[in-house]
Amino acid sequence: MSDLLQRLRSRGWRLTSQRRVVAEVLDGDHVHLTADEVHLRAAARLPEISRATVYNTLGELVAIGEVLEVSTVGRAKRYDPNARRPHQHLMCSGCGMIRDVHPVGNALGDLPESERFGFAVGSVEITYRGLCPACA
Amino acid sequence: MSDLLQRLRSRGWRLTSQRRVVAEVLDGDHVHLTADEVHLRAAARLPEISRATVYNTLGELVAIGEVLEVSTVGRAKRYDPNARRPHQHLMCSGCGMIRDVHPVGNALGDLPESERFGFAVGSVEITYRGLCPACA
DNA sequence: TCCTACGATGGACTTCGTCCAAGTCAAGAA
DNA sequence: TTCTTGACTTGGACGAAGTCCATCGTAGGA
Repeated sequence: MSDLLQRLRSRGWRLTSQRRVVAEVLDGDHVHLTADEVHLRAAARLPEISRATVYNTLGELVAIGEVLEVSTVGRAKRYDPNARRPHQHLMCSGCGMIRDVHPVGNALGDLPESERFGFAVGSVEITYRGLCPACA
Repeated sequence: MSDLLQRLRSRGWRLTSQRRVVAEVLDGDHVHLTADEVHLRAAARLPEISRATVYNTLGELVAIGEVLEVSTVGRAKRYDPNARRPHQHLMCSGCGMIRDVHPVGNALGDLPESERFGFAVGSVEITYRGLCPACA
């Protein structure tokens, strides 16, 4: 994660304690926290940190591609720090838990030219849904 | 769409003017309206219809599988009446326009057992992203 | 050490959606 | 046809998630 801090610094980011804490909170695999959870965990280490700062920092991290936003139907956005290695998601329809997964095959190639409607298709996002062992 | 009304009646639904209007608004292909847009269009035909009723009706239609909720990163949910024929989505990163698409291949089968983490995987949702001709 | 522009703060505000008590009405019964 | 009843609708309050903004604080260069 100090890699991340280095990359941020080289982009001209000021390394404030708030940004450092947000980056630390997002460290790890299979991490898919909501903004509120990020705020909660960040506040445990830095009690004065504000919600606005967490939203700002997450938004900036998403903008520069260090973090992905995961869209979840009807729930708060989740933030996925594993942006540097391509992967897809498996989501529990019961509790909302998310795991990173790596399907085989080439989903982009599975979309025929005739189905592209003139779009310049650049990426594909796949979400598998089902019940996790705990919810089943 | 009168098919839909018949199916709803056979499920014991009362066919109120409000429900009829919501069903009419959702008629067609490549329709992906937000709840607010549904309300706007419904109100054009039935000015007294309330937001709560639109939300209720959409929720019920989703619950019985006649309409799909489409997750869009960050924006309001969209409702897709084309629930009876399986399809995926192609979304413009510029303007947010959505088209229904039909990829070849078997995305569900592309997820190896070792990547399922004990989940009972039931469905897969694929969103292709790119720029539409107008935005490119 | 000092300066200053970039970043943080917190509270108001917006958007999207849900809930509820009270009123209305579709459709079956007589 | 009229009656009855409980399912449906309404509008407004409420809540969660997210944005905006004026002001204050401070990282890091001079």
